Parts: sequence; structure tokens; C-alpha cells
Amino acid sequence: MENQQIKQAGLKVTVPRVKILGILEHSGKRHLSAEDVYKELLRQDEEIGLATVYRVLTQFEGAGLVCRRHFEGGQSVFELNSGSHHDHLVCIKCGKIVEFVDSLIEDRQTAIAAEHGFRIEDHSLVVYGLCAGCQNAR
Amino acid sequence: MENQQIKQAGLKVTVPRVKILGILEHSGKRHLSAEDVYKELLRQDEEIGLATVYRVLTQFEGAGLVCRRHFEGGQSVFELNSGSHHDHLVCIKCGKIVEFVDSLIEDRQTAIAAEHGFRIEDHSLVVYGLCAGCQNAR
DNA sequence: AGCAAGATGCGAAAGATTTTCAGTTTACCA
DNA sequence: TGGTAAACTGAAAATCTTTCGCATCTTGCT
Ligand SMILES: [Mn+2]
Ligand SMILES: [Mn+2]
Ligand SMILES: [Zn+2]
Ligand SMILES: [Zn+2]
Repeated sequence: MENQQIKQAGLKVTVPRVKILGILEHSGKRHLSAEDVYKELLRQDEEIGLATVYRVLTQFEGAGLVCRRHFEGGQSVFELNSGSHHDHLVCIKCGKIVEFVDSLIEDRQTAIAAEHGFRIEDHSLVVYGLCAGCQNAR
Repeated sequence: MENQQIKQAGLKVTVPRVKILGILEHSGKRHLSAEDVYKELLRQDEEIGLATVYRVLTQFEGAGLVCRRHFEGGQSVFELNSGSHHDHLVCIKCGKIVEFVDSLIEDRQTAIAAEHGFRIEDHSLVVYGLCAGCQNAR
């Protein structure tokens, strides 16, 4: 269960951490903002402050349990670290998110970085557009 | 000169606008934060407020004169709109920025979006790493 | 020159995230 | 099982970047 992952991450097992990890795992949505997590905690009648939510998410990120994403506009969103990298397609109207991986793109990035003498540490690719549903909706 | 571009953009020619456009054109750096522009104005003894800098940059963006980029960390940066799209390679140590365009990547993005029924409106690709110089520096 | 629309500068406000701090909880061991 | 140091927590205050509100100037045009 959650306790083990938290312990393995080198963190003490506390109520906020267990609850937050639980929400990330079982809330249905894969990409949640700190605010989303906080609202879900309120719904569950947990007395956990927003500052703690940010703190815990940041610790989880440091421990490699979650990934933080900075999409355009407002808040960052967090998602469980699936272990494998992926990029995102985001609908600018309804917020729908589709994940994808494309080895051709990954390879080109590596090649381009090499051409310029860079050693890649990370990258962020986000494609914004209208999903099928939102293209029709008039 | 600057006056023409501003006028063509449908904006009144004012001192702040002329100065800011001038800085974007001749400051040596291609990617500047609002704060960078503001500091340069102070250096030139111009009495222009930071709020005006943000306002003008946003207007320039709306008029298509500049592009706003949201790289990791704090501030957005602005650059003159070169007319053609490009992505960025950013050194996480010294801040060096290299611009690039890769049609293979662009094509794959279009194909992937199509596969998922999305119509692309925009995209952001930023590769973070260490530039040649920073890899050696010990 | 004279005027109305549009801009500016300033301080205040906003929104997201982080820090501070005093009071709690957890992990560990006698 | 206690006893305790270290780690953690909630709430409020602080930061940081960007935007607003508004009284006061400028610009573009007669
Ligand atoms: Mn994802
Ligand atoms: Mn650029
Ligand atoms: Zn949609
Ligand atoms: Zn560098």
C-alpha cells in the first residue's frame, strides 16, 4: 500500500502523505492541481492545509513519486510517476489531456541537442489544440 | 524605424512603446523578461513603470510583434516575432538559449494530434540540458 | 491650439506557491 | 511500553510575478 512507497521514498509515514498519495492513485483523474487535491481532501473531511498539500507534492516530486507539469495558464498539475516518460496533448477548451510517446520525436531531440553540444537533462513538449468534441461543439 | 511597426500594429506611437521595441531590437539578447526590459529602461533613465512594460509587451504580443515564452522558473520571456516558428534548447546552468526548427518533429506532432482527433492550435517544446561550456566547467 | 480617445505611472490587488513558527506526530530505542 | 529528538503540520504571513484601478498625461486629428 501507500505506506511502503512513502517509506521507501525516505519520508515519514504521516496522515497527509498517505491521504494525498491515495488521492493521486484513486481519484480517477491522472492530472491534478494542488488545489484539486486539496478540494478532494476537504470532501473527505480531512483537516489538511493547502500549504501541506504543496509541501507534500513537492516532496513526492523530489522523491520521484510524482511528476509536476507546467501547462499554460494558472496552476501546475501533478501526476503519479508512471516510470516512463510521455508528452501531452491538451484541449484548450475542455481541458482534456491525452498522453503520448513518440520515439521519433525523442530521437530527433537527442540528435538536435547533440548537434549543439548540449547534454539533455529533461524536456517538455505540450501540444495545445481542440479535441474532437470541442471542434464540433458550436 | 520602430514607429512604423508600432503604427502598423494599430497602436499609438508613444515613448514607452518606442523605447521597449528598441530594446527588444538592439539589446543583444533575443529573449528578455519584462524585468530585463524594465532594468534596461532604468539604465537609460527612462521613467517607465514595470506595469507599463508588461502592458506594452502584452499589446505587442497581441499585435504579433513579439512572442511570449514560458520556460521553467519564474518569469516569462519575450522575443521579437521572427515570423517563423521555432523551439528552444535551454541550458539549465548558464541560461544559454539555442533556437531550432525540426520539420520531422513538427510533422510527427501533427500526425499524433490527428490520430487523437485534435486540431492543433499551438505547441511548446523546450529541451533543457547543459550546454557544452557548462558540461566541462567543474 | 483644442479635444476626445487612448496611454501611462503608481500603488494596490491578485493568484500561485513558499516560508515561518509554534504546536504535534512519528520513528526508534532503552 | 515510555521518552525523546527529529521530522512534520496548519495557519498565517511572505514572496514573486503579473494585472488592475484610476487620476493624470499624450497622441492624433481638426
Ligand atoms: Mn501525463
Ligand atoms: Mn526564441
Ligand atoms: Zn476539448
Ligand atoms: Zn550553459
